[in-house]
Amino acid sequence: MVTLAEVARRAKVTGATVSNVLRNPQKVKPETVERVMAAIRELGYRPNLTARALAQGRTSTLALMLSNIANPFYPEFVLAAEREARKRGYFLLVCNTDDDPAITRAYLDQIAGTLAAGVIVMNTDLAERELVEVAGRGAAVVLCMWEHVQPTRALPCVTVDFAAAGALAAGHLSELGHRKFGALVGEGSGGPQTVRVAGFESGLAARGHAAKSLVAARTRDSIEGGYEAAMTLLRKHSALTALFATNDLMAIGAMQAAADLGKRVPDDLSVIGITDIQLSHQFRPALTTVRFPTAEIAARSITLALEMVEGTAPAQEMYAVRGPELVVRESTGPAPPRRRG
Amino acid sequence: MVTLAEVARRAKVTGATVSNVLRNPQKVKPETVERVMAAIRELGYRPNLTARALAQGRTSTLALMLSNIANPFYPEFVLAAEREARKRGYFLLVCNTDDDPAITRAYLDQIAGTLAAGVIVMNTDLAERELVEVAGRGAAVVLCMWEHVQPTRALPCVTVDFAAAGALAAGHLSELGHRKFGALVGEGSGGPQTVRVAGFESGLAARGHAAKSLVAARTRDSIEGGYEAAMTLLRKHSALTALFATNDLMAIGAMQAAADLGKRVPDDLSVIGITDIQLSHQFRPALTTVRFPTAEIAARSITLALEMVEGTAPAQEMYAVRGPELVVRESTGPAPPRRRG
DNA sequence: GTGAAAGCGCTAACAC
DNA sequence: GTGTTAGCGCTTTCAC
Repeated sequence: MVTLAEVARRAKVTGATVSNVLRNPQKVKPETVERVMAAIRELGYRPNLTARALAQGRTSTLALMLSNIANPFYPEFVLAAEREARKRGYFLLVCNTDDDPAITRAYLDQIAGTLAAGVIVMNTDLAERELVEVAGRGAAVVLCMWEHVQPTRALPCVTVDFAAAGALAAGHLSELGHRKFGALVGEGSGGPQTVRVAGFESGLAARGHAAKSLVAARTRDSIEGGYEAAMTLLRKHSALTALFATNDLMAIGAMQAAADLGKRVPDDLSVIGITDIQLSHQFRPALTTVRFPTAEIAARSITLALEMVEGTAPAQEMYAVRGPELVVRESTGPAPPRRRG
Repeated sequence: MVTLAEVARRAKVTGATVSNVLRNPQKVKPETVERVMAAIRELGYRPNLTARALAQGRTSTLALMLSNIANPFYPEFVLAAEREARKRGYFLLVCNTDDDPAITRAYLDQIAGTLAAGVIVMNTDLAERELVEVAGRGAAVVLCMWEHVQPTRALPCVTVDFAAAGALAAGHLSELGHRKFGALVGEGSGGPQTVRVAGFESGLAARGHAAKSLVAARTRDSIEGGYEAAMTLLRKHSALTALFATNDLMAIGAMQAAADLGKRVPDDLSVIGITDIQLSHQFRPALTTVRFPTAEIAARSITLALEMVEGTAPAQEMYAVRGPELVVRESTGPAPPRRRG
């Protein structure tokens, strides 16, 4: 491995100068820069980032803690996060926690403040208190997409307006003339997605729907979970004409359940989700959903972490990005004519 | 930040002993171990992995270079890779290259041998020669899933039998009585997936099908690509009763094309893919496909890289994992009765 | 069984 | 402008 010292020797300067050529070239005489660059080229020198990190007291690595990257939301997030990090000269460590606090803790213990200058923590089952402690160890900690976020929290948080997303879905369904609604409430990492449902309920209320026009079911936040919950709901409540899922995966499962029950989407049943993962427009019928600005959230989380790492930490505690927006596709339509009952 | 020196001071030993307690406890007197552990606990000491890496001359980080993590194959791969790495005390850097050689090169230049002890390179457009050079800089380089792999190559490679996968698909379709086949050949990272098609062709030939019973079309390896290519093929060749896609994404696109053309799958048209990504069993009709042992490939890549990093590099140059296997689901069925023509 | 000392490759004052 | 000098926090011989 070629070291800075060897470059220095060859260019007949000291290490300090080589270092300067690389980091503050304007401080070095042009001809020296030239000579050093030549030596670097000839020797094929590459700075050792580990050594640099140790000397600077700061690494160029960020960690992203998420529950399970196989959940289709995360790859889209990671893609955007990694691009933003790379753009700023940082690298991204991806850490799956499997929603296991022990794994989360082990990761945090090992890398926060040593291998990783900053950590972005997506929904997790860890107590916030523990994360505050991690932050105390010298790592920039930013929370991301925590649904049950308190404005008083000690850690900065990048988030979206989950309630508004639910309300948007309610508005859309209501406008289409639906009267009986089913809600599929996901239990994901970070607990049940109740804020979205609350938003949906208040959206319904705002449009004059009675509370009993809504029936809800809790389920796992997955295609399978959505399928099962929709099956149960649809069988039990034949008057339902619209299903709201707190996440796209469940909505997709719900559409499959509808198909298996011989209900056509959207003719007999409208289905709407939240997030707008890629899958949503790839499925048939294409899913109507409330889009989260995923890439923007990811990029914002990275920049926020870096601002903290690099000491230009902004004052605010919570960062909402562009709000959610309705994306109408094929899975929602006018409420079917009422059957006489 | 609590350092090893502070722990040493508190435990009234030297740094060397603290280090030994952490790494070779058997070399230290039990009561000393006890005392040191107590100090560590009281101080909340965590070893600085950056410093350790510099001192040891080896990091505990591996890098995974892939074209784009939003492609559904990769998250499944990354999940398994990260778990294996974590199990062995390593961390995983995820690097998107976007199939851009410049990005790939930049990543490699920066991290190979410094931040990352090893690099797993999935299909890439980089010349192998460049990778060999990277390996020369002291990083363990392992190739993974390269379809056009030569047995003489200089770098170890973890791969599957792509040709066998194609042949398996051919056998299945042939047994179902199909006579006219269409092939959707993907152009992904790493070039066109021609080995799979070659395998498909020879599988067909082995069962006595004439070469002209197959029509092929090149397309992007994506749902959209598969959709378009299938549209073209199905419109042009009305006698086709079976479609083979070199990847599941295209197969899914093909099923959508079939639906839009009013063809029922599998009654009018059978569709088979390769890989068995999660989506394949989630889609309706569920896709028949040839499964790659994705998690196993990922784990093997990691262990191979670590064997090299840790100096126990095995002799072989190429590592095939368990072979591909046929997974029959809903998208394939008996060839429809021949229309008179 | 424990300590002293050198050094991993780099950065950052500060001196010249 | 460039060099000198101390480290960064840890590991690792090698004495004792």
